Amino acid sequence: MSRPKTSPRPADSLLSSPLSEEDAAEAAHVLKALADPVRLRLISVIAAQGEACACDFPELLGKAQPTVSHHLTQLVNAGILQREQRGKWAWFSVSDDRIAELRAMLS
Amino acid sequence: MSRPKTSPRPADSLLSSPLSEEDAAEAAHVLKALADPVRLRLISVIAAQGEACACDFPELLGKAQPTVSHHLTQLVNAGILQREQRGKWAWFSVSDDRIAELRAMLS
DNA sequence: GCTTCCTATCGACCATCATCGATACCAACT
DNA sequence: AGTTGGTATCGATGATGGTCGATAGGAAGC
Repeated sequence: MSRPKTSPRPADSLLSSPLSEEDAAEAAHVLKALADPVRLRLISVIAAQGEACACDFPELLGKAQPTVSHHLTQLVNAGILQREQRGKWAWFSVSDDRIAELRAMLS
Repeated sequence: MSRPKTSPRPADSLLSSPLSEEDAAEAAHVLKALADPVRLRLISVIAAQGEACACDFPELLGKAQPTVSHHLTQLVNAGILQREQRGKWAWFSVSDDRIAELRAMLS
């Protein structure tokens, strides 16, 4: 019930040709997931460490656990983070593919 | 009264080291401007043509003129679009520098 | 079994935001 | 000056979203 909800391709190019409404909505969905200070900090921490446990984030970010969980879910749904369960801990890593797609969108 | 409100550097890297709250807030501000389907379509049209007149957008996007003006203002404030007045028409172009900064943030 | 600990979901509150009609502003033209 | 036409601002409304306390789910250990 919590798989990525966007298709694998957010829109190959923003700058070369006019976007359809559908492609624009899809790209906006991924970018919206990125466009939040808490989520950006989550991504930067996870990327810097390679992977990270959700248990550390509430203290690290100064946010309540349900808030952190909410942000992580949005990032996973946008395909930006990958989630892996280890025992009772949830570990997250950054999807290099999704990041590359976003970079390609700006080329 | 409507100059870019963000500093010239949205944050050089998302993925190499943890972002400070300030850098995250700043980057989120620019990304928020990008994370809307109407604004993405505006950017794609302007980029494809090199520059474009605001007068064409309401019909092109099916949005009312105040709505279009609102979106254009946000994009200019985020430094993504540049505005040039020609007689009574407003022409817009994409800031290649800002786009390059965003791409660099994802590297 | 029960307890402990981590995470997700629920529900509510408050803030932000997209949208658009009405209106003001401003430049060009007569 | 008056008019026309493009754009920005104002004000209101409805929708979306961030936040967190309370609660539920689930895995490990006793």
